[in-house]
Amino acid sequence: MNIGDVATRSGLPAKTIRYYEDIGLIKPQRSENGYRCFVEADLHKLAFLGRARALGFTIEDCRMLMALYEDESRASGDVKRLAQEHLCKIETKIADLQAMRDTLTELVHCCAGDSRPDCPILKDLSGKV
Amino acid sequence: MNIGDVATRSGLPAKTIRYYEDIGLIKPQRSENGYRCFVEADLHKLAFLGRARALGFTIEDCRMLMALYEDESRASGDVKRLAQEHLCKIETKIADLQAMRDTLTELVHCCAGDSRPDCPILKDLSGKV
DNA sequence: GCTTGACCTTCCCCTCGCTGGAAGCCCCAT
DNA sequence: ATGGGGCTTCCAGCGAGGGGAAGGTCAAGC
Repeated sequence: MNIGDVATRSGLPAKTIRYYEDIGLIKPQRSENGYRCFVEADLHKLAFLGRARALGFTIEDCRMLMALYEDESRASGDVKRLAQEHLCKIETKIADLQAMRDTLTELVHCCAGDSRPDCPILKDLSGKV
Repeated sequence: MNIGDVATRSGLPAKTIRYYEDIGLIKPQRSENGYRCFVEADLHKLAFLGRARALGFTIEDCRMLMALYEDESRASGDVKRLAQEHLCKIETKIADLQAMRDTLTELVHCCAGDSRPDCPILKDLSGKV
């Protein structure tokens, strides 16, 4: 398979696949013409990576997850810990965003939003509250 | 005021303040020795920027907000629209993160997390479900 | 055999919002 | 005069790719 086919089948852009090779996540063979030459196992890894990234795991997380995946003697506890740490970060992000949302929602509600210059949003940002 | 004082009083790192000058958000005067020379108005702007950034507005949003803030004849509707668009993006991010969280939470719950290799998290990532 | 167009390659720069560090002035206290 | 802190500029890098140029390759159509 050439990179275009793999891109189509994995749903990842060709650029991303090349990048993943660059950083050592995959190691496709090369044809005589220099083209990358992917086998099913590469496709499978890429799909794995795509799903892990979609769950918000960092590249370095993905690297560890892949290593664990390929290690037949892994302990599922290691995977679970990784996932739980990631979950914590996500929870923190959600909380941060919710705090922003709550403040913004209130400010937006307070603002008439008409053609007059008086604006509680700017007033708040300027510290005049 | 020198940059160190402004950094302390605004809560922003000196590096960030220099960066904001670089990209034209503030324009402090210079002393004869080449040091940046800040007045109260600069400090006020930096505090404004700090609060807007803390609410997640992008730098370009901040630039517009500052322009609106300094425009005495602004329409509060313009500010409100900006804030609402930003709010939408935040809501989207929250929803995305919540979806990740839900999936991850379920996977983590399904995983025994012991020393055995069998792991539903990896199984899911590998697409074997 | 030649051309065309699609595909592939590498390479470098760009994103966003800073942050770290190096090299070199400047200022104040001792 | 010396030391230490603060200030300056400039360059490089983070994460996770994206955009696009310059050039090689392949298969189809004429």
